[in-house]
Amino acid sequence: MVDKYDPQEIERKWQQRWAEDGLYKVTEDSAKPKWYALTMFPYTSGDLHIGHWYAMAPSDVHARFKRMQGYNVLHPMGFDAFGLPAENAAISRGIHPFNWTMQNIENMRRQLKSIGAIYDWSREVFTCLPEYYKWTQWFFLKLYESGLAYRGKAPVNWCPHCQTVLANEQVVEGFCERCGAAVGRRDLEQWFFRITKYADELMEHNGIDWPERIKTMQRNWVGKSVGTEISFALDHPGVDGREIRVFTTRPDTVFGVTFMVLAPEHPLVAELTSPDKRAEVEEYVARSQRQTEIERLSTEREKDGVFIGAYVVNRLNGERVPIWVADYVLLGYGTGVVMGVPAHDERDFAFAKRYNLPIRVVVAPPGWRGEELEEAYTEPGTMVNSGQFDGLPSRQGIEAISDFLEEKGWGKRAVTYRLRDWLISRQRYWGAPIPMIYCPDCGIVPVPEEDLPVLLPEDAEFKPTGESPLKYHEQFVNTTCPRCGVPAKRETDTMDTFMCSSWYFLRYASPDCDNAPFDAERVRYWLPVDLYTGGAEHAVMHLFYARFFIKALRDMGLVDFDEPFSRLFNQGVIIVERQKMSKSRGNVITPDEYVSELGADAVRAYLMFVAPWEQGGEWDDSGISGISRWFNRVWNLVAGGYEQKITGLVLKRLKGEQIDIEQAERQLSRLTHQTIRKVTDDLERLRFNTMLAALMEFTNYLARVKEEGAVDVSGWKEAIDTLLLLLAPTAPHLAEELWQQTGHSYSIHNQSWPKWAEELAKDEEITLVVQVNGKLRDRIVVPASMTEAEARQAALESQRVKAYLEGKEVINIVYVPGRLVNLVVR
RNA sequence: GGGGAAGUGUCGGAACUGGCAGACGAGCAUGACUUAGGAUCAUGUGCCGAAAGGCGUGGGGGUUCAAAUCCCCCCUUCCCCA
Repeated sequence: MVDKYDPQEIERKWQQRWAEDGLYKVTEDSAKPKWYALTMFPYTSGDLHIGHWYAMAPSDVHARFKRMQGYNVLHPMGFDAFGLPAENAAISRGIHPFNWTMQNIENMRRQLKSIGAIYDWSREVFTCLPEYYKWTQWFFLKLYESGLAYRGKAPVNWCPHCQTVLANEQVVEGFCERCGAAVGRRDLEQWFFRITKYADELMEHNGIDWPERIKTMQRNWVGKSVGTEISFALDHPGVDGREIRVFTTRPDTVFGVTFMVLAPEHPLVAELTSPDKRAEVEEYVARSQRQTEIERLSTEREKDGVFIGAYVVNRLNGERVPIWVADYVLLGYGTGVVMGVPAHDERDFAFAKRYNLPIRVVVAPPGWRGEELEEAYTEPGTMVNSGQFDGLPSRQGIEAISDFLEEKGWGKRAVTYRLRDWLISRQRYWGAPIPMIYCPDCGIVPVPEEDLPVLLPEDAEFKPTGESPLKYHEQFVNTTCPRCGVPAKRETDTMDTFMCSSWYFLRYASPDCDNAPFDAERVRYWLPVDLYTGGAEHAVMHLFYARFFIKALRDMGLVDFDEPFSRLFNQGVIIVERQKMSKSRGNVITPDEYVSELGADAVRAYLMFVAPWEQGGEWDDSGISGISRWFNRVWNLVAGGYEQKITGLVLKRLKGEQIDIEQAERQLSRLTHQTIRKVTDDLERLRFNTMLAALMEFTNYLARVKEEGAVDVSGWKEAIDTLLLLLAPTAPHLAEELWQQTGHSYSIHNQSWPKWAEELAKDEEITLVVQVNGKLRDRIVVPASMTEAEARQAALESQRVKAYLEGKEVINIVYVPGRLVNLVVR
C-alpha cells in the first residue's frame, strides 16, 4: 500500500521546490498573451485571517487557470503599509511605526506563502518604503504642476483636550476616542486634488466589465444634478452682497418658497443674524458642529433650526421670506443654501410643520381642490399660485421658469455634484510627506524632483495625544527655500493612504525601476489590469480614486489607457457564527491551524466550495472535512495505481453483472470531456463551487470504474491525467505530487489546460421526461438522436402514461428537444 | 426614506435561455471492514402516506402546455446610500 496523503509533507516539499526553481517568476514575454490578475493588497494589520484567504485563494486559482491556458500571468502581491494603526501602536506600545509595520509584514508574508499562490515575490511592493513613497510624492508634484492639487480650507475633527486632529474613526459618537472630550470642528488649510474636474468622466464606465452595483454606487457618489441657480434679493444693512443664490432641481416650485435655510457653517449666518437672535443662533451653530454629517442628514432625526431674524425677497412674487439656519443643509453641497418649499419637499415639509411655517401648494396633485396637504407632494402636477405660470404642467414649468429667470438675470441653469474634491492632507506621521515648502518670500514652493524623497524622520517622538510628531521635529520642519535659499518651513501633513493605493498596480509592472515610478514599456505590456478582485467595501473610495488617478496620468501623457481595471469582481464576506469577523468580537479565524492540520489545498478548496464567490458564506469547521475526505479519495484513487490490461471487446463478470468494455470506455471518455467542459466554463465565470462539485462527481465516477476494473489502463490514464490537470489550480500541491507519482515530468503547473472535444462530450442517451398536463409521469431513456416524431410516439406508448390518458383527449403535444414531451389532455 | 441583493431539505448550497426541484458537500441513520480512525467502503435521507399517490422553492395572486426562474402585492434578512 502506498503512503497516506500527508498534506504537510507534500506542501512543504513543493513550496520549497517551486521557490528554488523560481517557477512563478514572471518576465515580459511578447510571444504570449498577457494576463494581469490583481487581488487588492492587504493592509499590514498583523495577521492574515480567513477573510484574506477568501480574497486570495480563489483569485490565485483563476490566475493559475489562465497560466495553464497559455497566458503570461502577472499575479503580484504587496502591502498597503501606511496608516493610522501603526501610529496608535507607537503610542500605546512604544514601538516605532516602521518596526511595527515591518514585523507585521514578516508575519503576513509567511502566512501568505502558505497559501501556495503563484505570487512572484520579487515584485513585492511596500507603500511605506522610501523607494515607493518617493514616487507617491513625485505624483503629487505632477498633479500640482497640472493644476490638480491645490490648497484650501476644510474642517477637521478637533479634540480640544488633546489639542489634535482626529480621523473620523477616532470620533466615537461625537467624542474623542482617547480622552472622551467633546469633539469640535476647526478649519485648516489643507491639500486637495481636483477630482471634480473628472466628475462627468468618472460617472461613465465605458468599455469596462464591472458589476452594475458598483457602477451605480459610483454614479451616486458623483451625484450629478441638473437644475437652476436662483437669486433671492438681499437688502441688509452692513452686508455688501445684494443676493443669496440657491441651487434647486425644482425651479417650478419657486412660488412655493416660504422660508430659506442656511447651513450652520455658511459665512452669511454671522453677518445676517439680528442682535436679538444672536445668542440662540450661536448656540445652535456650536451644537451642530459637534454632529457628524450622517447624523445631520438622518431622516430619523427631527429637523430643527433657528430663525436668524433676517429676510430675503423672492423676486418672482416680491414676497419677504424669513431666513433660518438648520443643520440638514450642508455647506459643501450646492451653495449651502436651500429654498424651503414645504409643499413639495419632504424635509421642508417636516421643518415647516414643526415651526408652523406656511405650506403653500404650487404644484397641484391631480384632482386637488385646494385642501391642505397631509404630506409633501413631490410628483409632477399642474402649476397653481404661480402667477403667469398657472396652468402649466410642472415639467414644462421647470423650463419656463428657468427661461424667465435667465431672461431677467435672476438666475441661470446650473449643474452641481455631490462629489467634492479629494482632501488628501492628514495631520499624521505615518504616511508619505507632502513634498511642499512654505517660503516667507516665494510662498508655496514644490520640493524639486531631484530632492525626492522627502524622508520621514526616524527619530520621531510620539505623543500620547496622537498629535503628529512632524510638527515638532525641528530638522524636518526647518529647511531652505529651493527657489531663493532663505530659511523656510516644510509642509508637515502627510498624504491620505488612498493616494498610495491609487498607483500600486502600476508599480508591480516594474518594481525595480529607480529613475521613474514605472517603466513605460513594461506598463504598456501589463496594464490595464485584466481582472481585479477584492471586497465591495472599496466600491467607492479606492476604486474611484484609482480611476481618477489614471485619468489624470493619461492627460499628462504618462499612460495610454483610460481605465485601470478592465474587469472587476467583488467577492462576498466570510462570516463566523452569523457575524462578520472582527478583532473586537473576538471571532477572528486564523487559517494557520487548519493549514497545518488539513493542508493549504484543503483550505483553498473549502473556501471556494461553501458558496458562490460573490456571495460569501459561513466558515464552518465541519464542512472542511468533506474536502479532506475528497482529497483522500483522490489520493487513494491515483496513488494506488491501476493495472487493468484489457484488449478488444470482452465481457467482464463482476458482482454477477456483465460490463461491455467498449461502452464503459466510451462512457469514461465522455465524462472526462464533459468534466473538462464544465470545469473550464465554471472557471471562466469564477463559479468555483460548482467547478468543485463537478470534480467531485468525476472522482466518484472514477472510483466506481476502478472498483469494477472496467476499462483499459490507457483510458484510465487519460482520465486520471485530466483529473490532476483540472485539479492543479485548486490544489496545486496535491496535483503536483500525484503528477510526479504517476510518472510525469515536473511541473504540472507548466502543462497546458486540457481541451475537450465536443464530439466526445456528446451524450449518447438522454432521459426523456414525459409529462401529462405539466405533471411528471414517466422518464424514458432514449437515444440522443431521437426525432420529434419518435419522441411523441415513445411518450404516447409509455405504459405509465397510458393510465393518465384513459378516456381523455390529447389536444396538444409540447416537445422540447432532448428534454421532454408534455401531453396536454382534456 | 431611497437603491441593490437575497429568501430552496436538518445545514452550506445546485438547477443552462421558463422544461426532471434538491447536483455536490455537511449532518444524521443503518450496515461492512478493522493494525479502533475525526480513516475507508456500502446503503438510505424534502414532507405526508402502508402503498397508490399527493404536497413542496418566504406568503398571496397572475401569465404559461409548463414557474425556484417572468409579472403584481405583501413579509423577512443583509448590504450600500441619504
